[in-house]
Amino acid sequence: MTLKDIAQELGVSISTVSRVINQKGAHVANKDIQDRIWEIVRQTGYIPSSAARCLKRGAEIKEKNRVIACLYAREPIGNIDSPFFSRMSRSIEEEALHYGYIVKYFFTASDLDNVEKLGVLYDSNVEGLIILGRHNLETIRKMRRFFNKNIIYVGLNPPVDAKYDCILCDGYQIGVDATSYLIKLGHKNIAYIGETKNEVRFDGFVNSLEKSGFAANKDYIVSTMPYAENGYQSLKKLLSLDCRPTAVFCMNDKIAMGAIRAAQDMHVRIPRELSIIGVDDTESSKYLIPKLTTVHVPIDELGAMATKMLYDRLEKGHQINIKMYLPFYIIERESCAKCLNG
Amino acid sequence: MTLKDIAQELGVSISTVSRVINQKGAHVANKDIQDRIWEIVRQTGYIPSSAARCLKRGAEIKEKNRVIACLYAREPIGNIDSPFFSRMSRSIEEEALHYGYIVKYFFTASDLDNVEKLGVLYDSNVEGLIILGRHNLETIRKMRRFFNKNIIYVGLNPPVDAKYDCILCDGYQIGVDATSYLIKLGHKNIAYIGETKNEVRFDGFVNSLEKSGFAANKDYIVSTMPYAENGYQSLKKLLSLDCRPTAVFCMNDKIAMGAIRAAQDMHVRIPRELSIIGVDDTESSKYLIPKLTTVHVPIDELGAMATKMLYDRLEKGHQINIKMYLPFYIIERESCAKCLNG
DNA sequence: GTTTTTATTGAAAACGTTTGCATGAAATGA
DNA sequence: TCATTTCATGCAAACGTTTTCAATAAAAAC
Repeated sequence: MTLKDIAQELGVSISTVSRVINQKGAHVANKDIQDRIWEIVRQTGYIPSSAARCLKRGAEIKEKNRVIACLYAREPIGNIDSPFFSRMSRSIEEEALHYGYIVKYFFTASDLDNVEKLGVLYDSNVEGLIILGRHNLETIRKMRRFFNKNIIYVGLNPPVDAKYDCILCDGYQIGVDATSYLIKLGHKNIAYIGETKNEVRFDGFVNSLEKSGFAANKDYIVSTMPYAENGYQSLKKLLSLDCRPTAVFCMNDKIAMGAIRAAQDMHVRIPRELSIIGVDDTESSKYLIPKLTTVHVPIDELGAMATKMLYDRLEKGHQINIKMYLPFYIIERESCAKCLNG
Repeated sequence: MTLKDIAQELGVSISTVSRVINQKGAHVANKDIQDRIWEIVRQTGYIPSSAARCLKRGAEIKEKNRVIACLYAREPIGNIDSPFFSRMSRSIEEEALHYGYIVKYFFTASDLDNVEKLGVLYDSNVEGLIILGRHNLETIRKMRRFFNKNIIYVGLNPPVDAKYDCILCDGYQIGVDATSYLIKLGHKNIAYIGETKNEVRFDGFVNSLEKSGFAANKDYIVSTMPYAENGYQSLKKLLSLDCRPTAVFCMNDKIAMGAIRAAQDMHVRIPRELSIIGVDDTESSKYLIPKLTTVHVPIDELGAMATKMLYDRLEKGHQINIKMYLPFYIIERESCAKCLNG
């Protein structure tokens, strides 16, 4: 079904139909014809070809097509497997719908090396982009080059050196706060499980420790991937040390979940003998035994705010290099306690 | 940058450039010109406008554009929050990439009422569709009507009455097997937590029970949403009954996770006093305390097979109404045991 | 009754491709 | 040498829109 079909059916010109459908002003066609056109549109479920529209409108996109895209970095944190991913998508999509936008999704390696994908992304008819996770900057540059017409984008949990508008939780501060929380409980031998390279949570951990006069003990730092199994294995390793840590900062809840199970298997009681703190406040975390003390990061709000920010940019204009921090807080549940052998 | 630009730059015709770029056979242009064309393409990063391409190719899509889409039903099981979702996406995408396909994602209410979305989907340049979850059939029909050029699609975990090619795990049989597993352990008072309406796992549960001569006790059936919190509340309710069940079939692992925590809070020991079985074999399930006995459903394989099936259809032709069942199996871990007070 | 304004409509060009057809040149075969 | 085949290339139409321009008819103003 095309404009032409409708036009023929009614014996009017294509232009008339087009004008009616796009409703430019009131004086677009005689009321009777308008009605008949809409009737056909409704009956046949006619949808204008966006291919044709895009083509025609070309560079000067006057009329918005109201499509934005989400570009997820696949590795390793913005991982599609992560609970982050699903909740984020949901909140983004809901917020977008609220503004009348459609969301398209793309998943990419963080280096966006896949040219084919870039191509698809390029002419996918999107006006704006939410770039999720730690793409490296060269990626972003490459992407901009593709969009010679200025593409509007907003980062969400971007890499530290991001130069574009973004919205994030201060990962460094999360590291600091979680660690000093453990320190305040009297712990001195604090371990870390998680990624370390380019991971600001880890930086926060180290600095917080140093500021309190504790050297970060190398044996207590386990550099590993952010999954449950890694948490499990890592804690087992830590617990087999001669001098066990009394507390562990797990970089995310999945690791923490694995760690809790490892402690159980090695008959180490939590929190009596070992305190564990995670990050994310995953749905699961409050059903674990013991319930996990963790840092709540406002995933839903992050998604919603990023979408809102993108929306504002789309209406107003271009990047202005703002970094917006959303607050986080520690949720005390059952997995942390005062250090006994202090 | 367009074909025209390239053509002008080299003083050849647009057709020549187009032909070179699309490489129809060897005898397409003089070698020298070919080289110069490719040189410019590389230098300028030219990408053909898919808008124009789509428009031109229109109905007779001869050349494939190698794009498929995933249509997720949002409610309630194919929920975007579910671990299903993320793992499924990953396996689908990996398999698709393997065939050189790009995946686009769409999330929809299960009734696909959102016309705008249908519109986007319609001309999103896709060749094939993986329809995930329990869309109702009217939805599918509506969709087909939109795609007057026959759209190829494959269902994944479709509703029971699906009339199209699909791939699935036999939910009914899962219900039967899980239940008879519990029966074999000597349990008679078996409860069910989860969805009941149109839920074949539940049907399997009921029938298995009846076949063994136990009536399904109404008090033991808690109809609820498939989330951890619901599992938590539901089990609490069950445990406050005068005559407690000795085993619970949780419709998925999330519910089971909540249930485990509820048992813990009410000082009911698992599996000594209560056996719990879940379904899904989520990443979490083997880190719970106790480790969850659950039905492993091959999520990754489901995704991969659906993609492969779609791929085959795309190459070969149309729907032939096959239902392909993938095997599942029970993973015995720690949350189920013989019934003691039997 | 003429002129001006306004409302309604259609023709046609343009967006960037792809492709059938035509053409001319070069190469092959006799 | 001429007839044929093969190769290289361009022209032009088509895909479904949007939009400018011009044309007509009707209404309003004089």
